[in-house]
Amino acid sequence: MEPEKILNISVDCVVFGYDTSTKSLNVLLIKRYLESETTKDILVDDYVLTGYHVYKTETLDETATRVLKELTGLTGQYKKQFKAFGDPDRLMNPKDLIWIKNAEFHKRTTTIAYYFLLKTEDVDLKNNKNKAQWFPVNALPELGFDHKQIIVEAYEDLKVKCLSEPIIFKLLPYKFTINEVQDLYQSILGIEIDNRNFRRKLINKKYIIALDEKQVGVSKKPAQLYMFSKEVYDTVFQKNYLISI
Amino acid sequence: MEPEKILNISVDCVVFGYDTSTKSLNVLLIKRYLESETTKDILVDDYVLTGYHVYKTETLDETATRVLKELTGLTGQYKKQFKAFGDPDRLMNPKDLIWIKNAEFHKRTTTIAYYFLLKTEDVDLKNNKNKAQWFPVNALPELGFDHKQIIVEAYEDLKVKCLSEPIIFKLLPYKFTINEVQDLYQSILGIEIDNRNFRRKLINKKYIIALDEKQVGVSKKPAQLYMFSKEVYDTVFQKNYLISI
DNA sequence: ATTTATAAACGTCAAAAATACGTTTGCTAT
DNA sequence: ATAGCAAACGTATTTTTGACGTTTATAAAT
Repeated sequence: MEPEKILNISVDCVVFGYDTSTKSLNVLLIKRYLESETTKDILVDDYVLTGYHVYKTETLDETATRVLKELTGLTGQYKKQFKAFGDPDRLMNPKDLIWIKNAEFHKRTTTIAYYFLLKTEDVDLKNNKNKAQWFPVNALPELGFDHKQIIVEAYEDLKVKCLSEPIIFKLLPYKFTINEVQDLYQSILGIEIDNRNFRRKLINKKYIIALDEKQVGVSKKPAQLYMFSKEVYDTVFQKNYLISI
Repeated sequence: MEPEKILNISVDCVVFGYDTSTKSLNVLLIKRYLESETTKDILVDDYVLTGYHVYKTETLDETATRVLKELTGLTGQYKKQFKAFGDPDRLMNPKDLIWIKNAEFHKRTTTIAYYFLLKTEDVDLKNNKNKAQWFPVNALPELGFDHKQIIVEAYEDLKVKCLSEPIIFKLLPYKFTINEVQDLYQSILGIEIDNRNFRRKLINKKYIIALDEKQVGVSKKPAQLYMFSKEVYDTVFQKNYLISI
């Protein structure tokens, strides 16, 4: 049986997924579709974030973790609560009111918004009952509720965050190449970076450790592999040190 | 008559006040005191943040603005929503339970926390029915609920924020000296800064405008006065440019 | 076996910024 | 006058950045 819910508080999750093969940053969205039973008109046809009510016995963080797990099966991903959205009219658009009649919603719901950072390849969307789908963060479809705004603010926060903390390494394998890091920064920040300067700066960081190992199975000069040392990072840097790429 | 409240959602405000004369950053707190009617034992004797329930018809920002105005009379101050706190047991400490019996609280209340930035001299605490009082941010008294944690997180956020946006100038008069800016940074960040280097860096910013005016009424060499130009700042810098002092 | 294509990796130079100090200046009070 | 003092300026060195050119190692093609 489902635990008791707090009816007017929800958590919404902006799930950012980095696609290594296309080197693009994506957002995981859920299809919302409804047509009139009588006229067969399309009443609602758009996408929304994943989210759910907070249970009475869980923390907000736990709600976010649960919501992510239910959609993707994943746990232990990087997660950040970045803002609460609580305008009294935030669910009052015509389409949303139609939708609310068909779902279990409190009309004035305040949502605590989180974002997650993970790899698209870690999510299996095949057996997915929510019709969830990845969209490039710069090519989002029509969105319901105030979810467009939530995504925009999450993305802003993410850009700032990845310049001030090494969260980017959570999107890379344990052993990575310099160019993989650069691709990631470029995808998230939406900028071009000079490879030679980026390389020099990154290699000079004490927490970037060169391994005795190179890429295998590539048809070009195999790249040197590196690892990120959280230990070194934590000891070398006091809080609030800005990375700046 | 008071508007209808959302019983389980509140806004709490960390009011940071900069005291120009002592050059210290302070937090405005409200006295909480309760003694047993029978035994006269002191049941609760500590401080809490100012805060209140969200009304059904207002936005979260409006709640914060209202709460600040009721305590200080001030409007238009710098305000930032920085985090929501919603652990199910966040109001469940023994003292807090005693207090809740005596006040109008929902036991599982999620609070949206804001911080404000203003000058202590702008607040008149004389005719204050809340027994509000300033405390240096580094010498806080015993705090109720989870308000200690809320203040700590607000302060962390503030430190990062004032390095990435020129919010510090909201704490200075229209015309200020370089050393006043330095004092402010030192108070907020809790660090010492070399005056000669700081001076040079600040003067070189295009948005710091030297005025044709000097201090008057000082018994030393009067300092050059400057102003901050938001216009120049906005046009010169695209979003997310990090200031770094 | 040699060449070719290509990404990886290294190198250089000038400009800008940061760091760590020393010195001079202009004001008021004595 | 001059003493005291913060304001303001100066300087030398090191670090970091930005914008480039060049070389190297590998697999695949010839």
